[in-house]
Amino acid sequence: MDNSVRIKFDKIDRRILEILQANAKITNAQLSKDIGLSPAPTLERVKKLEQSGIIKSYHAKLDPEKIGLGVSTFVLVSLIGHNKGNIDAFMKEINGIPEVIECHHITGTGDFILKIISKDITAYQKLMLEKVSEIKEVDSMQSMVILSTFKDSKVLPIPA
Amino acid sequence: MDNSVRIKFDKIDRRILEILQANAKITNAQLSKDIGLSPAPTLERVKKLEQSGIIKSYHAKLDPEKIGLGVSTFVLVSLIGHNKGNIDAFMKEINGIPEVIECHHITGTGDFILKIISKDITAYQKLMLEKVSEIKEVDSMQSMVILSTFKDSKVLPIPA
DNA sequence: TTTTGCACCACATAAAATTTTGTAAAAACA
DNA sequence: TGTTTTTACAAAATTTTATGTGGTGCAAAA
Repeated sequence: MDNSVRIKFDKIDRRILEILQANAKITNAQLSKDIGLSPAPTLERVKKLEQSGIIKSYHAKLDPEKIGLGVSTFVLVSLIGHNKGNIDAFMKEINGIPEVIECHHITGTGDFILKIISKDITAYQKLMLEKVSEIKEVDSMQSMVILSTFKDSKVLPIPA
Repeated sequence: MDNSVRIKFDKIDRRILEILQANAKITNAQLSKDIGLSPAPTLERVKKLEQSGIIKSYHAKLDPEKIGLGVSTFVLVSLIGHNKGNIDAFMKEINGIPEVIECHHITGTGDFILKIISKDITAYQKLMLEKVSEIKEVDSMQSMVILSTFKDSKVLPIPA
């Protein structure tokens, strides 16, 4: 798999990455102007960044409210046991729930933090009662409802 | 601003949104095949979805580890006061810190939850000490370090 | 110094996006 | 219900963009 390879990239590549994170729909011609190269080598660099796995994918970002998704939450989850089998089983269940858009294993009080998005509070409650809390590995849960989102950047700060 | 308008979209639009969330780089020709329309009306629909603000933007997703970002955290932040002035001041500071990629106002114990990404634990500590905890509106903070990420979906579940 | 290998540019070609035009179906209206 | 208006669509033409090719300069290694 070679998943932890350090790939080298220079200042120009870094600039390409910054631009494509902020705006994936830029044309190669415009991108090449912005970074000060001609289109051909610009495209080469982008392809290399894709092939090396530095660029994983491209996504459209939607407005949750405009598609009828009014409630987002973070949920801290504790499992009944912390062995690999339990965690795997839990993850398998979580993967099958599209409303759970993130799942991270964390240090601290809980074991996992989930990000969940749903239509409204009613739908959220139903989801939690009928799906999440039904997972047998789940011990306790603590919800934090998002009142408003002030920052949601898709641009990672690339270290020098 | 007209920010909370309900825009109507049908089943075809919903499929377009699902596809573009998962893969923004699909060609219009391929997209039109997938949804069973010809290229022209397909493109029209995409443009309308963009103009209405349902599609907000397009982003490249990078591999954090491959660009040298090894530590991600969630941080619960409590402010010293909960009035609008304090919150605005806090938000202004947060917006100036690129390592803070998300900031949500939440219910529950804390006031805010941040998602922070940095090079390593040392860089994280430095960031927290010198930037975040220096914000004068901040009272207390509680960090949760992400050990591993099992799910990080860029596809929102669009309600029927 | 010569060679090798990149990284680049300019240009040609292929592919894709976008516009235009015309038509049919659906919705609004009298 | 019949008429008008609007909307959605396809096909084809046009414009824009991506992509491939060949050639040049420069830097590092022989």
